[in-house]
Amino acid sequence: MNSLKQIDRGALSDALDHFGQRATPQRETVFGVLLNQRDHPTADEVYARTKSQMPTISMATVYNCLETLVSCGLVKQVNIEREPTRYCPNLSPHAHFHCRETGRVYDVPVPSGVMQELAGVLPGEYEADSVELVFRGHLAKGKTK
Amino acid sequence: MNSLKQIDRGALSDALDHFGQRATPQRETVFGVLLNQRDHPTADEVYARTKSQMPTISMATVYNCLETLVSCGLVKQVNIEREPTRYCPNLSPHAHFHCRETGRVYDVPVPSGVMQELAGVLPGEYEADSVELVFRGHLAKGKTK
DNA sequence: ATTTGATTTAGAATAATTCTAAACTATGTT
DNA sequence: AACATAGTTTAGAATTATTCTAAATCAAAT
Repeated sequence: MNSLKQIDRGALSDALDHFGQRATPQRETVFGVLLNQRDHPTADEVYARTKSQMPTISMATVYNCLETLVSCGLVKQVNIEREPTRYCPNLSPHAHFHCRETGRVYDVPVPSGVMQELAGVLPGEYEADSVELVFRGHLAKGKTK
Repeated sequence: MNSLKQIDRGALSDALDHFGQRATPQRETVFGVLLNQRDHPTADEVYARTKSQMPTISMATVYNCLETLVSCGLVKQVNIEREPTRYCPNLSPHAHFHCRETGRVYDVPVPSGVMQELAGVLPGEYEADSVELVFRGHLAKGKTK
């Protein structure tokens, strides 16, 4: 039971190729870690999880791999306030919800109509290529999910 | 021509009072700096500008003052990616536009209807008390404004 | 096999921010 | 007015996420 399914490994390899980058074991493992547990881990957390599969990997390599994956468009960085950067392999358009109580970050799907309406609030001279939407608050009841 | 107008100083004093904080010369000057040039300065920039009016102020005090103003709700922090935190005294609901070319940040007014619609995309169990909306891109033409 | 260039690695360096503890200031009480 | 108390400012040290550096390792192409 390898964590990185064939289809993902192929997609990874293709995407890396397309940017002239090699598909190394470290990159595959880091990418697998992100796909396996989609809780927006920090680099530290990715390091710990990757290390359990590949004990010799270094923190610098984790940063390098994450940076490579981001530059190839396979992973997005999520920055919330001054907290350490988190990493998210969800490429569909979505917002984030940050729970003040637990610190956890959740993906929130956003209908494309809403995204378009958002683009509409920008005055003509502003040409945006990305929109970032973050909610902050708490989860009702004991719904820690 | 003092940079902090009477009405602002009153508002500052009242807001600080309300949170059990004193209106000190340092806090007034820092707040005045923010009101005077609304270009989302970093703490470093606030420090430089404040120093020109009050040469003895320290960086630590600038951070302290900014933190106090934020905690009283007079100023908002604006975090864009991993860049240094910027400070914004615009309290009306607005988004930010970050120009990749110049690094500048602009306020973009957002109609309250749009804000409400945004709240609507959240599933029931999420209770948000703040929404953050950041566009990234560039300004058309030579419109540096 | 050998060269070349990319990747990984450990550890040092960086930079924004926070912390610490001492000095200073303001306020309220007698 | 003098004093005690609490809040504020200050310089510099500490922290921490991240980037940089340079050497070692690896992979691909000749």
